[in-house]
Parts: sequence; C-alpha cells; structure tokens
Amino acid sequence: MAIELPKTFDPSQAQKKWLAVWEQRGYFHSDPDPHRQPFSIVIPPPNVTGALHMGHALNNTLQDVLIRWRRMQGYNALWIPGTDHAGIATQSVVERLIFTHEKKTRHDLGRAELVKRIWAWKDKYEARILEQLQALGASCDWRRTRFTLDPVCARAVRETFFRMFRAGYIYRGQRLVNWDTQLQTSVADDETYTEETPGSFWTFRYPVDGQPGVFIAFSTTRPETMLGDTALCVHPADERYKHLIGQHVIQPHTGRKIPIIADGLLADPTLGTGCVKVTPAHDPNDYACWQRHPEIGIINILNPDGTINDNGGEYRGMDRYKAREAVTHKMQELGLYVGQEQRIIPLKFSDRSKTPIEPYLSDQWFVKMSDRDDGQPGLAQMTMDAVTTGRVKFFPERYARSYLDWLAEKRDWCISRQLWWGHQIPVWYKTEQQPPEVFRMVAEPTPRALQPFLRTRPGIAISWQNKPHRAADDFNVDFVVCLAPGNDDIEAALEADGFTRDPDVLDTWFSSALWPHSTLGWPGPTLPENRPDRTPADWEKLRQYYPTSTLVTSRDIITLWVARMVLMGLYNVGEIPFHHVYIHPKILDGFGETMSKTKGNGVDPLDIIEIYGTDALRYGIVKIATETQDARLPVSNICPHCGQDVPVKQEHMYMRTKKLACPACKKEFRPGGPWPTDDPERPTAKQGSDRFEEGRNFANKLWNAARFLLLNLEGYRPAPVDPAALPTEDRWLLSRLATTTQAVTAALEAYKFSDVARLIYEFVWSEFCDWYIEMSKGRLKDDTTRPVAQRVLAGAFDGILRLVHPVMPFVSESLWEALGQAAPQRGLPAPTPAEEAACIARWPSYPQQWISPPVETRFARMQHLVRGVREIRNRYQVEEKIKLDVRVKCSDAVAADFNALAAFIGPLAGIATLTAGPQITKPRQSGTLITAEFEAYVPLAGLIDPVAEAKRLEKQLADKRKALENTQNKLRNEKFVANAPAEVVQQQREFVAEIEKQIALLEENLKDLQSN
RNA sequence: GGGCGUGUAACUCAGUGGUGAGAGUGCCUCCCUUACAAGGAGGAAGUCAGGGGUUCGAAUCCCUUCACGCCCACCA
Repeated sequence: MAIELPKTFDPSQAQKKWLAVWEQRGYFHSDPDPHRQPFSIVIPPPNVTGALHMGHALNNTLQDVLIRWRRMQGYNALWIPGTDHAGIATQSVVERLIFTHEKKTRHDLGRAELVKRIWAWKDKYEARILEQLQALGASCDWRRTRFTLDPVCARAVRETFFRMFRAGYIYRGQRLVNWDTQLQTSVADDETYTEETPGSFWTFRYPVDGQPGVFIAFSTTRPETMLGDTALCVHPADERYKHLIGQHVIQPHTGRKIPIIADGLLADPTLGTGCVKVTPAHDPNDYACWQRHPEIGIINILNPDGTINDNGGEYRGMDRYKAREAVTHKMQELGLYVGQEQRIIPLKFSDRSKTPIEPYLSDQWFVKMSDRDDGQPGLAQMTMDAVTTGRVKFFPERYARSYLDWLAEKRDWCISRQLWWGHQIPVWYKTEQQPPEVFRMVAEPTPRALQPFLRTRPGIAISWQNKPHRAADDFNVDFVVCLAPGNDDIEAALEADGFTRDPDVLDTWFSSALWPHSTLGWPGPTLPENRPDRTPADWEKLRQYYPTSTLVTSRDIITLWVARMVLMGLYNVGEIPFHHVYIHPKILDGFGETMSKTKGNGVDPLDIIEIYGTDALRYGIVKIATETQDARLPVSNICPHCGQDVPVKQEHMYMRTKKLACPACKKEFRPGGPWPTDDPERPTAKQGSDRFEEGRNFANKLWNAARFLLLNLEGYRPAPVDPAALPTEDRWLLSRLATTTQAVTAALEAYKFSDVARLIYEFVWSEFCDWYIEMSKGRLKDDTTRPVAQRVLAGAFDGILRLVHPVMPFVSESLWEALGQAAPQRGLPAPTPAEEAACIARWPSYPQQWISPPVETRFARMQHLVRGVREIRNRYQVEEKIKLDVRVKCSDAVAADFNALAAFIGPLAGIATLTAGPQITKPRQSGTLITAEFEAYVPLAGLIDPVAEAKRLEKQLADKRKALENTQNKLRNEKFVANAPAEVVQQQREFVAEIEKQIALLEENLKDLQSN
C-alpha cells in the first residue's frame, strides 16, 4: 500500500517533533573516542542578555551546517554551546532597568546586591537565547553548555591571570583610557563611536616668562584642559619659534611655569599656529609626547565623575563644561584670548551611555604584548607567527591581513574594567590608595599573612613596585599578591591581615579569549593535583577536541576576539585554538545599512521561522553566505491585517513614519520599530523578508518529490543495480548525482556555503524533479521497467536527503522517516538498511566512474529538442490534441543516442509522434526548425503565420551570421591559432561547422516559408 | 590619510582569461495534466559603473576616475 503525505510541508510540526527526538536520542552528544577523528567547534558565545538576531542566525546556521556535515561524514563531531556575560552591555542594561523601576543606582544597591540581580537576570535570558538557538536547529551538545562566568570558566580565567602575572606579562599601569563619566568606567575603543559635533575652536596665547609683551599662541577645542598643561610644543625646525625653545611660559590659571619644548612628532608647523599645548593626562598624543619628554610632568585635572579635581585650583568641583566657560572667560579677562571659530568637531561618545568620552588618566591592568626585554618574541609576535606559518588559516584568506596588521602594532592590552559584573581581578593589596605602576614577581619580601602557605602552595605570586618613577598620583603600596584559583584560605588570611581585593573586573574579551580551551575544561597546570575538579577526563577532553577545527565568526571581532584566542591558546595550552577561521559576511538591510532595532530595519529570525519555517530560514542564509559580499536583505513590514509584504522604505526607518496603509487590504498599521508604547489606534507590523520564499518553496518541492515517490513505491523490492546496464536516463541521473555530491562536498570543504545551496537546489529541482521524475512516470507504468525505476528513484532520493540534511535538517528528517517506511533498504548501486535518522546518516559519495560527460551530452541534446518543441507549441498556441510530426536529421551516431531517449521526447514535449533518423523527410511543408546540435523540423502547416515566422527566422539568421563572421575572423587570426589552447581552437572550428549547418538549414527553411 | 571590499537584468546575487553572460524573485503569455498553483511550460529583459591599457581574446588581469560599504589611524 502506498504511503500518502499531506500536500504541503508543515514546518512547525516537523520542527517540534524532530527537536525533541534528536535531543532525546542524544544524537548531538559527543564524548572522547580514540577510534574516531574529532571535529569540534566552539560557539561564539552570544551576549546573555541579547535576543536572537539575524547575525546569530547566520553565524549559527553556518556552524550547524558544518557540524551536521562532519557528523554525517563519521567524525566525532562536537559543538559546544554557551553564552557570554558581556560585562558592560549586561551591567548597563540591568542598571538602567533597576533605575527605571526603582530609581536606584548601583551605589544604592551595593556590589553584592547588584551582582545578585544581574545573575537572576542572566538566568532568565540565558535560557531564552539558548532556546532560540535550539529553534534554529543548532545541533550542539547541550550537556556541555558553558557560561563565561561559570566555575569552569572562572577557574581558567584565574589560572591564566595568575600565570601571566607571575611571568611578568600582566602589569598595572597608568594609561589614558576612554573614560565614561556617567558610568564611571573606562570603555574600550570599540565601545565608542565618533560623531561630527558642532563645537568651538579657540585660539589663546600664553605669556613668555621673563619677556614682557612676548606671547605664544596655540589653539584648542577643549580650553578646560589648559589647567593640566605641562608644556607648549613646537616643531624643532619651525623658524617662527626656534628661538623660544627651552624658554618658559606662564599658565595663567594656575600660575605654573611650563616649558616650551620641541617635538617633531607632536607639532605640525603647517597646522594652526604651529604651536600646540601639551596636556599629557587628557590627550593621547600629548600623553605620548610626555613619554618622550617625561621631565615636563603630567597633571590629572579630572575626577572620575567629570568634575575638576584639586589640581584645578579655583575651578575645583566644577563640571568640565562649566570649567570650559570659566577658563575661557578668564583668558578673555587677561587679554590672552585671540579668537574663536565654530567648527564641526569629531567627538568620541560612549556607546553605552551616549555621553562624550574624556581621555582620562587612570590605573589599569595591562597585558604586555611587545617583545620581551631579552629580545625574545612577545605575546603579539607569537600570535602573529601562528598565522604567518600557516598553522591558523583564514577563509577567505585576505582577513589574515587585518589580524596581522593589528597585532603588528603590539599595543598593550588593557584588561581591567571598572565594573562589578565580571571576573574580579585576583589581586590583593594592602591600601586604599591606588597601587603602583609596574610589578614584577619576586620571592621576597613576603607579607606575614602568606608565610604559612609559601612552602606548600604554588599558586601565590607577589610583586612590588620596582620602578622609581611616579606619575602625578601618590601611591602607598608595599605588596601586591596574586592568587591562583583554589586558594580560598589564603584569600581569607590576606583579607584578615588587612589586604583588599582589587575592585576591578577583567575585560570580557579576557574570558572570551580562553573560550576554546576553558569550555573544554582546561584545568590549568597550577591546580593542586589532588583537587577533585582536576580530573584525567578533563585532560582527555582537551586532548581529543583541542585544537578545535573551525572558528566561524564575523570580521569585526578578528582583532578583539580571534587574535586573543590564538594568543591565550598558545600561552595556556601551547597550541593554537583552531585550525581554520571562517569569516562570514554581514547581513545588511535593503539599503546596505547594518540592521538595528533603533533603525527599525531589522528582521527577527523567529518571525521568519514562524512564517517560512526554520529550513527556509537556514536555506536563505546559506544561500546568501557568499565569499566576498555582505548580504543585503530587503525588509518588509508584514501587514498585521492581511499578511501582505510591504517593503520598508528609508523614510519608514527611525520611527519617522507613524502609519502606513496596506496596499492590499487598505487598512492602516504602524511600521515595525522600537516603539516605546503600544499604538491604541493601529497594530504594529512585524518585519520579514520575502527572500526566504525560495527556501520555503524548495522545502515544499522536496516534500512533494517524496510524495511522488511514496505514491509510486508500491511493490518496491530492494536489489542492486548495475550502473553500466542502466538506460541512458538513469546513467544521466547517476552522473549528475555523483557530480553534485562531489561539488557539494568540495564547496563545504572550502566554506563556499552559497555554492552548497545553489548546487543542491539546481540538482534537486532542475534535474531530478523537472526531468528525471517526469521521465520516470512512463517507466513506472510498465511492469518490466518499474522495479529498476523504483530502485533508482529511491536510491537517488536517499542521496538527496543526505545532501540536503545539513542545510535543511527538518524537512529531510521528516522525509527520511517517510521514505524509511516505503523503502527501508535502499541505495545505489546496492541497497543497505537506512540509518535510523538522517542526522546520523552517512554523508554520500559515489564512484567517480559514474560521472559520464558523453551521457550528459546525449541527454543535453534531448533536452534541447524538447525545449525547442515546447517553445514552438507555446509560441503558436498549439492545441494539445493536434499531432505533431518531428523529424530529426543527424549523424547515425547521434541518431543512436537520440533513439535511446526518443521515447521520452513525446511525453516531455507534449507531442504525439516522433520519427528520428538520419534523414529529413521531404518535401517540407510550412513548418519550423529547431536548431540544437542536430536539426529537427516541426511541420506546422496551417498553424503558423508565415510572415511572422519569416521575420523571426530572419532575425535568427542575422544573429547566426554575425556569430559565424566573428568566429571565422578569430580563426583567420594567426595569433589566435598559435596562442590559444588547441582545444579552444578546435571548439571554435566545430562551432563554425555547426553554425554553418544551422545557417544553411535556416535559409532553406526560410525559402520554404516564402514559397508557400 | 592607510587597508580591505563592492559596483553584472527591475530587485538580491553567482560568474577570476576562451563559443552568443547566469540563477532566484518580480514582470508577460499559456496551463489547476493524479508529486507539487509554495506548481508546470515558454517569453521579454543586461553598452557586466565610466575611461584607458595588457592580450589572439577581458565582466574576469593592470592603471585610472566616479559611487558605495567596512576596518584602522588622525584631526592642537
């Protein structure tokens, strides 16, 4: 009995069913297995407070395609999921929420309470994002889900910090950081954005000391920083100022005498007055200048909240912008004001608080990236070498350049953040004052509290201040102690002895950088041997799955994340973290802009899943993941009344358009966007994109192909087939199947995802469905040909399901089950019992000998003819009932090929009779000619308009003659004949012969037409 | 300013030296034929951004102009 499927594929039902089955059968679990080769990926951990967006959908779909494919290939495939605590992002979200609801700041709550609140928040949103990943079909080993703050990861972070500290790679220094005065934290460069802002450009002058009436002028956009000036600077070769170098000027607000120095790097004689004020504590360039001229000194004038500190004298306590006015006013009073002009000034803002950034001198922890004092390569160099030697490979290759260029600067990595949410820095010291600048680990002297532990514990490192130079601030620290994890008793002893722990937390990227090995349970070498959390199983996991196989990520974190993972992997494990880095494109809206909630141009993957199904989403994503291009995804508002797609226009973005009328149902709705409140008048549209229709349709096409098979597999008996003995159409199918399988496999190996989707789609739709299934219909009706046709159909479709599975797991799994009922044993050339699920089925591979160009050529000729007849039928609206007589003239060899497929031409082209042979029957009646690689004549007496047909043929003739002339000219060109590859020349000759024949036939045909 | 990338049909994109440039969507014509109207058959539609060069031959390689995007640096 035949199995009957519903007419259309229902994605939501399939998703629900298979997610549960896969999970319950544990298909995605992976454990160390010495007999299988591992293939491992660690997920780029999404921010725990984030919701799934298209970027995640893209990133994770591509990883899942790789993992499912390798799993099917028999690898021990492990995909580790997890989430990131994302320090600033998360803390500021929760802080803002608490402030909105309770009007309390973090200082009102206190550290412990705030952290507790964030954990509660995290638990909720972590569950949500993991569910969303599961909804994508992500075949992660969910048992191994990690969080960057969980105990396993925390242990790795502590270990790493400790080892780097002990080795002298981590130091405390004063540096200019981007200071967010509202959040009172430093923010990384990537957490800032620059905006062109209207501002003023002032010019002032300072009086030269001891030379009344002599002034020197300079310009600034931030007058308040004059309070922190420690020098004026000119170019050493600038004739205007040469004589003043070494003299002093008086800073009028503070009365300080400051030097005029020469620095060719800082001062540019062509800009402004050619003289520049130097404020080392509040400008990065000036800071660099101070490092070259430390004698000028450095003065910090700001408090963390952006007010002027004690160094600002009478301006103390004033907000920096108030101080700007006051300082300027004072200069005017003193007659030192020269001028002011309005300018558009690029101003840096904090991404989190949207307030202007202040360059601020602050105490921070750093990882030293430069080469070592002994000349040995440092961390940056080591990290670069991993790529230059080819141990880590980028796909596409060009992204290696971003990585190398950035690392080549060897800039030290600031790893401390003034936050409460994150890994607290495991360093203790004994003062409320800020600790010193540079530490180096030493054995002695030793704080008393540590004495009892020193002999027995390896996890203690002590540093002291060893550099005599002090910056503006005064320190009073004797010892700094860093502890490895697992030394709670020492921590307690230190704290009892008056030590306090550094309040800062580590940069999120510090823990993310450990992700490939921390998720695998890297135990670290300093943990005491007898600890229960250091087990042989940890090492076994690491040994099996590390280095991981491929990292799949986006290009904007190549430096922040990829480079640091390589660094930490090499430093901690002594081995690269991954062999391949695949950088995928970014998804943009229809106008080429990045998607964001504020713009209102985003697409919610969950909406796409709801409307089109997960498989359609995945297919669409794989299809647009090309090598070079970012993917544009035009967005539509989906009418909440009738479901019509209404394309988003740029004026709809940023909530500029408040209502839209649906062109289909005329009802009004509000376009999608981050609207703060509901609109009582009209519903808000969801946003979608019709780009996913292709995938939905493809899933349905597969579904219906299976439906056809199942209706026709009655009486199916598995048996081997002999490819050599199969009829031409079967050998064509096997040739195409083998070619496609090979090409898909190669595309996956090269991370050419778009090709994967295209290849599968073309084979399934344009070849298997459009031609093979149609051709099989006749064969299935005949009892003698039916059994073989069934075997080939079942066997080929089995292969198709395997090929489709990594991209579209749900529809393929559903059909695998259905096909399993009708044909539990199937396959080509010999049947085998089908695996119990598509997701653990073996990835296909077929014999090279199946690929047969002659068979494909033969088949292509037949397709040409069929298409030609169809075109004629269509052009002249030939009624189905009318019999057509197609006569074919060709060589005997082609005729033999042709006859092999002749039986299909009638049904496929919709004609009744067909005669094929080496001769064309004369005389011609009014008719038309199909010019494929052979000649076919379709008599159409009485059906065609001779004038129109003649016109058409004349146009064809003209085209052909032109092509002939071009090609003949080419062949007359000696250089072409001499230089072009022989096969190309041969091809051209054949083309000439062919086209000459076609022209002759067309001419003959035209004559016939005209004589009638 | 430096680096990387992009510009091909109305739209989104394939196509890195070799016959007349492709796909999906959209558009036009015909068809609800027992797998599929989320479908079938056919059709129209492109000076491959502009200019110059290399070559027997260029969408493809080189130079250049224009437009757009991203990253980095800088802007007293």
